[in-house]
Amino acid sequence: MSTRKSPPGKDRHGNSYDASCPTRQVLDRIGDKWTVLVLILLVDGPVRFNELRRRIGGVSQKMLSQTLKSMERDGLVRRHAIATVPVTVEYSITPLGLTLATLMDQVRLWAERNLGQVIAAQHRYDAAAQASDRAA
Amino acid sequence: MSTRKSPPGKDRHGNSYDASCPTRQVLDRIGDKWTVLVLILLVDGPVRFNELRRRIGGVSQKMLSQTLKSMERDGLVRRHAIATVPVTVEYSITPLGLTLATLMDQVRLWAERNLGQVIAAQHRYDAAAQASDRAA
DNA sequence: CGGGATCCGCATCGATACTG
DNA sequence: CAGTATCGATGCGGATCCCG
Repeated sequence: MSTRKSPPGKDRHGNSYDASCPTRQVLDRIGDKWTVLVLILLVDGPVRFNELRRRIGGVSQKMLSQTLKSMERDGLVRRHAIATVPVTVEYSITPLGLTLATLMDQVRLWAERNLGQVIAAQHRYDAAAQASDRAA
Repeated sequence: MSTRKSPPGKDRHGNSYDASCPTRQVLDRIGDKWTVLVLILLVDGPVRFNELRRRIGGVSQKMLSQTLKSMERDGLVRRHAIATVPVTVEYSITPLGLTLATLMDQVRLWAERNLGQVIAAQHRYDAAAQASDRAA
């Protein structure tokens, strides 16, 4: 997006971001704790519910269920219920979800490359804060 | 995100996800309700606190303050306090923050292009849900 | 003007139990 | 196996007051 004066295409974020702005609506969804992780996992192919649970550590079945339901509602994933003896349910990514997953994968790459800088900045910040505390 | 202290020793149910996963750590930050919006606004140049508040509708001063503080801690923005008669404080984006802002701006573009599809999917989903309710 | 401190409602999330 | 239902704890985020 370059610097302040040369926006790419239709850059109109000089105005206020009211709640109705699309950015915020999408941000509220991917801001969710699990949505992005599910999205990235499903890129490689359909995954069953409990396998999803295993691959994403630390998610409760309730949260995963909720997450998948809203993702399905938003058209990001598709649900396939197979009537086997113990019910089998597979989740797969939709074309729309795939475009978003591609974006979020870049965020993942950014994270891997720059997390070190973030951590370093934190250490510097905390050290400076402690110094002020001693001064006071 | 906030100033999450992250109690890492607390792993009651055994298999918690790996906190060392960079994706998750960054996601927790941008998952924050305001961070991304502030980031994108600051791309155009330094902005003062209250102007930031006006440009971003619906943010309380507490949340904006908290957000800016963690962003500063993470090295995404820089704070400039100018000792004028009523204190003036400007926030500007850092090079690191700019790289992340570039990414998030693409998310913003995705939102503007695809929000319609998401809304449409929701309508379809809700309509189908109502149909099942009538069947039952 | 910028922002820290405090109180508190309300949404979120985890754990548990139950259904199909 | 794949959920739903309910309860309870946690803590985000808003409102208000106050200080530099």
